[in-house]
Amino acid sequence: MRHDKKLTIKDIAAAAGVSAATVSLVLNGKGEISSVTRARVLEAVASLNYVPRVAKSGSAAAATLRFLKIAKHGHTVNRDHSVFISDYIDGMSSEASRRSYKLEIASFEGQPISAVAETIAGAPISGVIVLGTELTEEDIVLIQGLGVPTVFIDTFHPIVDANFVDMNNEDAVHKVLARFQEQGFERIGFVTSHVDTTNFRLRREAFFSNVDRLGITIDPADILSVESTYEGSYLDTRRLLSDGLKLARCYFCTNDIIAYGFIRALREHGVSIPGDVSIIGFDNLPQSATMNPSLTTIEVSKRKIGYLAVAILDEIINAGEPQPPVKILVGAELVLRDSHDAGNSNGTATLLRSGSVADQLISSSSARKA
Amino acid sequence: MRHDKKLTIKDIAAAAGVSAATVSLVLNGKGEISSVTRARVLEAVASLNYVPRVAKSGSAAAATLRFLKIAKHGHTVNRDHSVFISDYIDGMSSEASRRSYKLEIASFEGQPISAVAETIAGAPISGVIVLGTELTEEDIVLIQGLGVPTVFIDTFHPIVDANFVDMNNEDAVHKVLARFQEQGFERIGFVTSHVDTTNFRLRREAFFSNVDRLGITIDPADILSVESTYEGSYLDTRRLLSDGLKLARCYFCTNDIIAYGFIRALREHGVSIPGDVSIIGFDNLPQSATMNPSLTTIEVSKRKIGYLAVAILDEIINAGEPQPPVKILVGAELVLRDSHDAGNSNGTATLLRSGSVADQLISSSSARKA
DNA sequence: TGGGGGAAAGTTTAGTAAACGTCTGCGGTG
DNA sequence: CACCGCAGACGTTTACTAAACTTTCCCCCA
Repeated sequence: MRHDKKLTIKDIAAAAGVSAATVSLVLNGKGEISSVTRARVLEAVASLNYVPRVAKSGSAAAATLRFLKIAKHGHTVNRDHSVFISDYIDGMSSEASRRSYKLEIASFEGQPISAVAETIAGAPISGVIVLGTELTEEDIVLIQGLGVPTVFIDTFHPIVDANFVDMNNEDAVHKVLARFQEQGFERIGFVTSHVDTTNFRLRREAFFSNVDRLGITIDPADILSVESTYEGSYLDTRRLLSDGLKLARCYFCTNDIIAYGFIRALREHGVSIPGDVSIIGFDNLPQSATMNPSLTTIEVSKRKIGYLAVAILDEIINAGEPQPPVKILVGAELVLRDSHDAGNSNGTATLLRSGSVADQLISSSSARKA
Repeated sequence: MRHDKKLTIKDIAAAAGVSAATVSLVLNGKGEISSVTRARVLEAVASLNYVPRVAKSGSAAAATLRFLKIAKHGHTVNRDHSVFISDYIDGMSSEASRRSYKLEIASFEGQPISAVAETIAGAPISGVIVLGTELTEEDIVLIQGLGVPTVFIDTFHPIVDANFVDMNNEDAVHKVLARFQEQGFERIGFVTSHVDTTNFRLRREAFFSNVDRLGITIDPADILSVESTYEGSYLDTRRLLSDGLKLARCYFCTNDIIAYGFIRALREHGVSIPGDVSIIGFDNLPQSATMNPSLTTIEVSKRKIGYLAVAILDEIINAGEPQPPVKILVGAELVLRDSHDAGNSNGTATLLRSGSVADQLISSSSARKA
């Protein structure tokens, strides 16, 4: 069939054996069309080389959302954390397709934010979801200023006029410290990092605000700062130990990667985990379940974050008038494993330890329920 | 038509002149049915006294959400603020009906939370939205513990395992203080209240954290505490003035009601607003636009809060598995009016004042745009 | 009395008729 | 030749139904 023959949607409908309305619904991804019928229509379109009269702006049936995965320095947006990106994308993707959007992904590593911004302005997209882990407040203001509907995830600024979906660090750290406190640990430590990301800063602030809230006393010597990579955390901890660091009874580590390196150095130093030192991480990376000892850690639903980001972005896109900025905090859950026990700061009798294990199993059940 | 005559959906369909499938869609609130056809079907159902064979658990086509308006002490949940309740309800109602829910409202004044709780447990409702303005953290934990899908609005607790939708006090107060700072006011005051509501506390905390953030110095004598009613604020301010209070150049008032009383007392004391003292309130009550001088104030979209509460509640209700708690902060807007000018703390020449008025008109335009 | 099978009642899926909205082409006029 | 207006063609959307599917009830038999 020649291309100069003027084809209409009626010709496709006749060829596919359906109505014109059905062809329109298929081409626009609307209505409830069986996959058999849809395939038939698309085959007729392809074999007849049909070009619709109405020019489609993107030539795509569905509007497009773009996810910007930005690694400015790569300290936290890296392969160690790629499972996060995957979880975010899963949540975004399912909600995007539910709302008839296409989800594109664009990665940036080590590029200036201005370069990122250039790819957004004028692009045939309805909105963007930005991974803000390694972005500064200034970066966020710049991207927001482009006027494209935008939601930032994995970062949070209470007073920037932009939309955010992030984990609730305050709540998460509270669960950790409350847990240490319940277990009678009198000397609580914190392994942080000097890397400048908002979530690290929020987690540090959450540590101190929850220390106040729970009436915990912290020895400043128990606040350690290490490099945020596995190797850096390991080496920094080894150095601290060889400098004669006196260990606290338990440590909350800013994230799981840091916890892995920290644990490795402690164990090589002859420290028993969790017998001598209990450890709680943050992130629930897959390895945290399988390592030895398995790591007690904070789980945040990254899928939920991705899902909510798309939901909020859709509202912004479809709003008839300017919307007030919305900031969403998604709650966390403490996942109890072997790196953390119920021992207290003085040695325990075997019987008490045995009871503590039973308590731990019960607590594990209730923590998972929460 | 006798009730013992066995009626089926086919009889209703015949009476309404539609198919049985259409009757079913109407009764179950599904599909795309015109209001004319829906009315016809419902009329046939009513006039024929049709009772479906399948017993409906609630006997209602739509599931029900209940809004609990709780005034524990009435200091802020009162007639002065009934426009808020109305705005919340508008936002909830439109989203509830969009999602095929009925919205019920139940009011409680001066009753213990346990009495409120008793009305929820076992009630034929899918979920509740609770006005948490005057609730304590313990109240919230108690209600949340009932196991009914619940969202709290107009209050916020970062570490309570519950869902919240509230205004972003941090952002709002930042806008106020940034505005004072931009205008060169060197002596900034704050009118707060000793009434124990979470938003008042959050607003106080936000005041101090933004003072720090913006590098503002505050004289403790410029922090005033008054009663939270119009009359109480007026009388308390009069007392402070007769005690020889030295006024700051500008004051942020915790809410509009307090601002009204504060302004009245100042003016009776011969103080010119905004010439001698600029005032910014919080809430944008209707009267703030019409009073003399009209009040510069913070506007929060209560409709948006109501809307988001229903959206989140629907997700909780329909989730196949437990969801992490979600906390949402809705942004605010500074509405510039006559109670606040651009004057600085030293007297200004008429020419500069005239320029300041022009600046104010421009700023008003840009603030409204934000 | 209990269980199984079949029919009736009700629900859901997916397609279309018809109304609605947009675009293009043609004819008329200046 | 260019521009404007109108009518018809083309494509989209709304809302209803046919038919397939699911649930419930009733009757019959052991």
